[in-house]
Amino acid sequence: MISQTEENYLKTLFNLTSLKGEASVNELSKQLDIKMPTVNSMMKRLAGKGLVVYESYKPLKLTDKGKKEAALIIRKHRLTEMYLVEKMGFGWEEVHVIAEQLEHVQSPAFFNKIDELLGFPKVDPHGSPIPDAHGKMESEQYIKLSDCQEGDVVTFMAVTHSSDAFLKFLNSRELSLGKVIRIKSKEEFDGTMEIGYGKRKSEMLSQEVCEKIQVTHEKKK
Amino acid sequence: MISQTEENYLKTLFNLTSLKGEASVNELSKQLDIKMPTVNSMMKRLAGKGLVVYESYKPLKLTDKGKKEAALIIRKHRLTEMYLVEKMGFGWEEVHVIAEQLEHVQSPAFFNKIDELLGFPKVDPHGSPIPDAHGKMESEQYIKLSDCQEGDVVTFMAVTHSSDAFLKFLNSRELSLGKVIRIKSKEEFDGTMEIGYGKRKSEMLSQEVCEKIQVTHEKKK
DNA sequence: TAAAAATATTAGCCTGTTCTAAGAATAAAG
DNA sequence: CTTTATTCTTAGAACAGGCTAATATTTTTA
Ligand SMILES: [Mn+2]
Ligand SMILES: [Mn+2]
Ligand SMILES: [Mn+2]
Ligand SMILES: [Mn+2]
Repeated sequence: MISQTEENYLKTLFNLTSLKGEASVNELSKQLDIKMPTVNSMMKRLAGKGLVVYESYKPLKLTDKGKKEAALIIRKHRLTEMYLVEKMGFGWEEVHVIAEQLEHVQSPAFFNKIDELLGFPKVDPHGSPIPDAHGKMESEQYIKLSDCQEGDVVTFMAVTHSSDAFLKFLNSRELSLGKVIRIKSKEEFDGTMEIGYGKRKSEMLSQEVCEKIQVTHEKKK
Repeated sequence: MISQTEENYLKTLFNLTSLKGEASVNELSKQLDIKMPTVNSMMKRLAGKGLVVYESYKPLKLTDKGKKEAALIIRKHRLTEMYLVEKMGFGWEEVHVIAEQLEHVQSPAFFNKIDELLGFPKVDPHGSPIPDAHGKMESEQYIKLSDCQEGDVVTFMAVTHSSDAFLKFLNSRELSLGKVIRIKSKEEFDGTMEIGYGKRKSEMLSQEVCEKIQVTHEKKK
C-alpha cells in the first residue's frame, strides 16, 4: 500500500527524473518544499518498498516498479484534469490544483468511467500525454517556441508549466492549444519574440514565456 | 484545519447523535471500527478545537461548530453521490464508497460546480437530504415501511442504509425510489410483508429489509 | 446493596511524516 | 591541492493517529 504522501514523492521524482534519468535529494526537496532530511528518510523507505534505487550520496532513481506506480498516479491526475475541463466546464488554469487531490482517489471504477466518458483521451488539457492503464506513456516530441526562428510557422501543442498565473496570461492573449503561430521576429539579445496567430497579428512574448510553450513545426506533405 | 481523519470522526458522530442528540465513546468506536482509547483521545482533541463537547464519563455531543462542519462534509458526500449517479452513470449501490473519499476534497469550486451542474438537488440518490451551503438540513419526515399496515399505499422515499449488498437486493426486485407500494399483507409473527408495486404484484420482504425502507403515505387531497 | 459486567480513561508503545541541529561527504573555488 | 561551499546523512524531537494492557468509573444484575 502506497500512502498519499508517498504518491506525491513518487510523482514528483518521476517528473524530475524524466529529464536526466536521475535527480538529487536537493532537487526533490526544493520541488516538494520539504526539508532534505525528511526527503532522505522517505527515499530510504521507498527503496525498502522497491520503488526507488537509493545509495548513499548517489543520485536518486526510480525502479521500474516505481516508474509504473508514478505513471499511474499521473494518469489519474491527467484524466481528472481532462474531465474537469471537458465535462465540468473548468478552465485549464483551474484544474491542476483540484487534480492534485483527486489523483489520490483509490477507485479504478471511478477513473475507468472518466476515461470512457472522455473517449479515452491521449493528452490532458495542457497537452501532456496521458499514460495508458499499464503506465506506458509516449514521450513528447515537441520543441520549445523559444528555440524556433524568425519565419517559422508552428502549432501550439503543450505547456510545460501549469501554474494559474501563466495560464491566465495565455488566456489574456487568447493563446490556446492548437493555435498556429507565425514567428514574425526574434530579438537575439533577450529572446523576446513577436508572433501572430488567429486574429492576433502582433503579440510580444518574453523568452520566459516562450520557453514554457511547446510547439511542432507545421507538417510538410 | 480539520484533517481527513478528524472529518470522518465528525461525520460519524453527527450521524450517531442525530437520533438522541448524544452518543457514547463505545458506539462511535464500533461505528468507526477504531478502538475506544483512540476514539477517546480524538474526542479530547476535537473538544480542544471546539468541535465536540467532551466531559469525562459523559456522553459525547457536537458543538454548533462541530455540527456545521459535519453537515458540510455530508453535503459534499451527498452531492458527490448524486453527481456520480446522475452525470457519470454509476448505480446507487456503487457510489457510497467512492464518495467516502471524494467528500474530503478541499475545493469549494469543485463542489459548487457539481451543485450547479445538478441543478441544486435537495436529496441524494438514497433519498437522504443534502445540507445547504450553510450546513442546514431539513429533517426527514419519513416512516419505516415496517411500521405500515396491511392496505396502506405508500411511496418509497429513501433508504436508511446504503450498503452494496442491500441496494443490490433492491435492484434485483426493481424496487427504486419513487415507487408506489401497496401493502397486501403483513405477517404479525416475524414482520414479513407481501407488497406490490409497478409490474411486480407480489413480492415478499423480510422485516429486516422493511426497516431500512422509508416511505410516505400517499397524499390525500 | 454487593458483585459482576460494561464502559471509559490513563499509560505506554508504535509507525508515519515532519522538523532542527550537527556532522560527514562531495563538489567547487582558489 | 587545500580551502570553502554545497549537498547529504545522522541524530533527536514533535505531532498525528493508531494499538494493548491496566485501571477507574458507571451501570446492570443478583
Ligand atoms: Mn497538472
Ligand atoms: Mn497530489
Ligand atoms: Mn453515502
Ligand atoms: Mn470519508
